[in-house]
Amino acid sequence: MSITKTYDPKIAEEKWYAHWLEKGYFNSVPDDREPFTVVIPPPNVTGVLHMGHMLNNTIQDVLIRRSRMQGKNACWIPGTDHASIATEAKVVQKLKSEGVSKADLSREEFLGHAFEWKDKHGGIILEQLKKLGASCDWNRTHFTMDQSYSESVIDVFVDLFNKGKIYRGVRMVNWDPDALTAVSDEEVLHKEVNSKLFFVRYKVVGTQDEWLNIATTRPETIFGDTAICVNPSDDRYKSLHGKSIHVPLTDRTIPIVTDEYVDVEFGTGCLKITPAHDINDYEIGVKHNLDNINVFNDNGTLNAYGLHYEGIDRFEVRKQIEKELNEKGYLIKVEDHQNKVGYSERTNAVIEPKLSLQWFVNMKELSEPALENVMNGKIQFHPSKFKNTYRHWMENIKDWCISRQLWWGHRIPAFYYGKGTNDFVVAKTIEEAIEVASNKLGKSITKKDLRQDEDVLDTWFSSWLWPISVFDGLTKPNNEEINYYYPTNDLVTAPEIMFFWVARMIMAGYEYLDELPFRNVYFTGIVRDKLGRKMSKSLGNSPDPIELIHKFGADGVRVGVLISSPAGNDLPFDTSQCEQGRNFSNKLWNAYRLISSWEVKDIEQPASSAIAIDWFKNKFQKTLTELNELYDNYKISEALMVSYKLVWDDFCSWYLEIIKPGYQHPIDRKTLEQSVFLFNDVLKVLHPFMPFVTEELWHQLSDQKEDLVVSSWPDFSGFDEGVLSSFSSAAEIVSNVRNIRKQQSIGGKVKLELFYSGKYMGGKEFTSMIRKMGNLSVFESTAEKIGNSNGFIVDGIQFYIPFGDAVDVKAERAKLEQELEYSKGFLISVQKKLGNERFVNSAPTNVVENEKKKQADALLKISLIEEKLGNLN
RNA sequence: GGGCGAUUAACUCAGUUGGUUCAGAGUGCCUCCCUUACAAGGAGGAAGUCGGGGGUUCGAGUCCCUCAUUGCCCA
Repeated sequence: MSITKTYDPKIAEEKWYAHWLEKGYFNSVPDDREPFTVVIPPPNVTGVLHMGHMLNNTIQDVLIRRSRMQGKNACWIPGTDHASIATEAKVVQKLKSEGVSKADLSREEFLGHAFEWKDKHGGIILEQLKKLGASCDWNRTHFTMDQSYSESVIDVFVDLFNKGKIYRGVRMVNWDPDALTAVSDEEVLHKEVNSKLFFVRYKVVGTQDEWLNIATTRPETIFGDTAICVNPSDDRYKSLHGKSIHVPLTDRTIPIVTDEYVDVEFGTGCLKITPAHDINDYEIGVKHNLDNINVFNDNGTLNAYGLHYEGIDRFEVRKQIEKELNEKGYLIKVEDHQNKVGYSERTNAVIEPKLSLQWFVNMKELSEPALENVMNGKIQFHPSKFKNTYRHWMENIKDWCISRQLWWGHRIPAFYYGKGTNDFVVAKTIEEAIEVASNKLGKSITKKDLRQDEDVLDTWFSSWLWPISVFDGLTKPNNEEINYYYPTNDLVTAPEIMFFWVARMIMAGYEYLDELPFRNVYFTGIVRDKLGRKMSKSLGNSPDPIELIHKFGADGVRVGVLISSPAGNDLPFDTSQCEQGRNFSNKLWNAYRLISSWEVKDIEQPASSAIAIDWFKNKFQKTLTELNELYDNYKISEALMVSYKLVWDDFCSWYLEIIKPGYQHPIDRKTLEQSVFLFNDVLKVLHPFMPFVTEELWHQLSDQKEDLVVSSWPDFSGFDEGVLSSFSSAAEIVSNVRNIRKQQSIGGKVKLELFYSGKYMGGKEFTSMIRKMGNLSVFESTAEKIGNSNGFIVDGIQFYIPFGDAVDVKAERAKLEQELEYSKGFLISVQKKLGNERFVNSAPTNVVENEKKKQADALLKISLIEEKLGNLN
């Protein structure tokens, strides 16, 4: 045999991917077919493929390929995200390694380096996706900083500003004192740490010796205290309402205010309020109109407000101030305390909350249609449990801080002409800004009078437009493409970006196109290692997907990541799953190898082959309905498993074994032709999961004018449940025979005789199949009592394999007695149920009928076993 | 602290409205077999009081309460 014994993915993968591209199968243009659109969650432009991408993109490809085969105009838009923070960090790091500091560069110089970096590393990930088999329309590759995309981002900013939905305000940001920049919430890691809770006493103004005890984890911020807050209902402090208090170590006095926010149980029930250094304090400060005193320099040392601690680092101050407070009689006690502290993901510095002027989007109105249309099911979440989380977030939505103190990204189109907080205009270009500002000021100004905002926009402020802007839906409203492809169909993404991205795309969709951006959202899980840890680069526990593809083939890896990954559940990944996938590819390959090895002759078709074909046709149709249903419900892993069993168990273990001619015997033409036909259908349903091996076999198996990738998904034509159940009875008979062989240690080559009493309804086709699969010399009915034999019961018919003296009568008797006992126990339980009047009266009739049938079956079985026992010598 | 989930075989998971597709699948494990597609294989097998405890019901893996363990999101 010239065909290799195992499937070699390498050649097929390269060949077919190139072929598909050359034929342009993945390219889509609007036509009169129904569109099926998916936009890729754009990976970071400088990213490399990790296991999360593998899972995510395999699912998208499965959905896209199936839709394409269903005759839809499938369009999968690829692209990348500029990922401002991540990319800028990488560029800064790279420059640093070359001895260049970002601070020494101008904005233009830095951006030059950034684009250079992007051109070099950008899009590697897209090339890697091709290895996976992703059938994206590569002509439509987008980047969030492309010219027209950027325009739409700026347009949206200007538009929302003009609608009053974007405003500028003070807010607490996460300040990284090492990197000297604000970082986003996503870049702050909260860790549980052991710290200390300091109990400090503050003297009440106007009293000789009245003190208030306050618990704090940050005594160094005492210099920024601008109030003491107690719960208004706290009886301990009611007498102090409206009074003032001295701040220790300073000559300042501050008011005592009341707020429900204070937890009576925590610490002493008195909270010192430092509005400049804690987000909650800040909010209380706003409410009670308190001053903000910032006591820190940007590098985390204290400033002049820190008095004699000026210039000393915050943590050092904490140590020293503990000593001073103690010496001066302010410190009452110190307790150990566990709390959560935010650390910078990049520098590991403790994050300092800092007040600054930022840009915000008012989310209230935007969120309303977005919430409504998920809750009412117009946009479906899979699995639906995520609706709850979504609702909770949307109902408590906060304004969105969209400015970032970075250079890489879309620069905020705000232009300042003065120092006042309102001395600015928002405009798409500087030219427009000049005009708007001139009008506003009532005098003509020039370019050099304007200074553009230094900050860029949050990355999500561009990616929330992704499903719209990849079709230029904003820059060219109502163009043919946006009208055709939008709303898109399915979005496949991770639950952790449900708020950052999914929710905001929905908002943008309703705000700008008055329409949902996608109909279904499939949430994948997190890929974890065997120990349950999230796979990450820093842990080094993530296998390189490209190496996996080399080792197991793209199809094998695709199967490996899908096989145990229900929607919304984490995927505990192990390379052994890819091995299973590779073995599956190989199984398919060998099925083909077997069929192709047969010599064809115009001989009569065996009855067993005829029934096998009839059965498999029905079996396939039944499986097809299951598959379609599973797809409709986005149960992709289960669909794969169903396909896997169809191939392995039904097609290979049963079908091919039944039709397989004897060694060096030819096969009849009819059976071979039918087999090729059936195999092709199998390849079709398997193609979305395993595109390469199926395309290869599709062409190897028979001459095909059309490629599998663009062939049509099998039609549903119905199936006959009767044929399926007759077959499973026959298969059960065969299994029983095999089992007896096993128990008796009789090899498969030894022919056995099988008799049965009563009437076997299978007909000659099944008889022929059973004879072949059981390797029987005799399979017939007998009226004679068979004495020493091994037996079994299928469908109420007693089967015997006579062995005469060879039978271990004792063992057979024991086996039968055990069965008898079980059946009797079963009968009793059924009869008990039927004897219960309340059951018979309240249960639906079909349930009662069923119990009656169970009773009859059990009685029959018992009589058969008893008869058999009587016949044993 | 607030919210949302999860707990079914050694592992990973199915289990629609309570009752035959109810105790399932794949992997792993055990036994036998290198049989003429595939040992990356074949045939067979064992394995779970459905997290604990209560309750509703003729009937609970499924509904309710409670406890335990655990995950995620937000603060």
